[in-house]
Amino acid sequence: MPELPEVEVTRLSFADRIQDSEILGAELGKPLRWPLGLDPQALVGRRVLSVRRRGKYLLIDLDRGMLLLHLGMSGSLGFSARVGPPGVHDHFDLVTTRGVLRLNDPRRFGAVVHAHGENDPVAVKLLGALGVEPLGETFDAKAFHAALKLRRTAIKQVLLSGDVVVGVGNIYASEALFLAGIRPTTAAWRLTRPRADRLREAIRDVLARAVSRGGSTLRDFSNAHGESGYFQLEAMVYDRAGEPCRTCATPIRLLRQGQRSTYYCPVCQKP
DNA sequence: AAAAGCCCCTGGATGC
DNA sequence: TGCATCCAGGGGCTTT
Repeated sequence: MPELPEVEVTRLSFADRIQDSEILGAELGKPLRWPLGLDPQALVGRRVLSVRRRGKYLLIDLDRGMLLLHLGMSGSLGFSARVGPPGVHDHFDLVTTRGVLRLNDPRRFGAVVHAHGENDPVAVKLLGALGVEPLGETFDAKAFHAALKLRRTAIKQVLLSGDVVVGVGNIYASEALFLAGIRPTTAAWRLTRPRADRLREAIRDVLARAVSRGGSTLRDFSNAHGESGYFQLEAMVYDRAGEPCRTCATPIRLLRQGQRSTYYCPVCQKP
């Protein structure tokens, strides 16, 4: 599911509610991507200070240490005052004085990891090489263009890699490239400064708009209250192969890049 | 160092 | 109805 907008929508939907709670316990279900790295009992008594986001990771700051959560491809979080017994795909419960945070993740590509802090080797390994936050002040146009100059591969691949800019996944990479009028196969280093600037604006625009629509719900995404997102209804190209471009009516094309589907308009997007 | 492939896992859609 | 195949919002790890 989740790219930056879905992770951010999830964060916004429970951060206030879990803040200042005290952890009463944690329950682990089937193994996720990595072990928790801690006896769940050791979380008892910890206080939740805040919930932040870095790329597609959620960071739950505790009064001692932190939890790093990733939703993988199919993860979603729910937060409610009381919960029933875990379902087959519920693999993590964080029980607090203010409610239970529950991770549902059928494919189990997601993760919940404990770190002592941001300098903990575990945290450094997961967060250390990440690119800039696209919605932050540090997403600088000149630096973005300079970073693209160093990459010989297709711009779509660079966006997905997350080491130049974070949070752009398969849906929003296609969407941003459409908005910027750039063919996904264009080599990153060939982009002129004006085109890079336009791409930067498109990334910020599409991600911010997707957050405001509650993210994209293609099959199973929902926020921590169980509410779906609606951005998919206004997608210009993603999942629209063969359908008419909303700008010029040319059929949208589908191609494979690095075993992922890419959608684009051959007329509106220039090489 | 960058780039390309390979996996991890389950479920839904499609085709025979 | 049954079974095989392909595809899916990610990304770390290994190999070139």
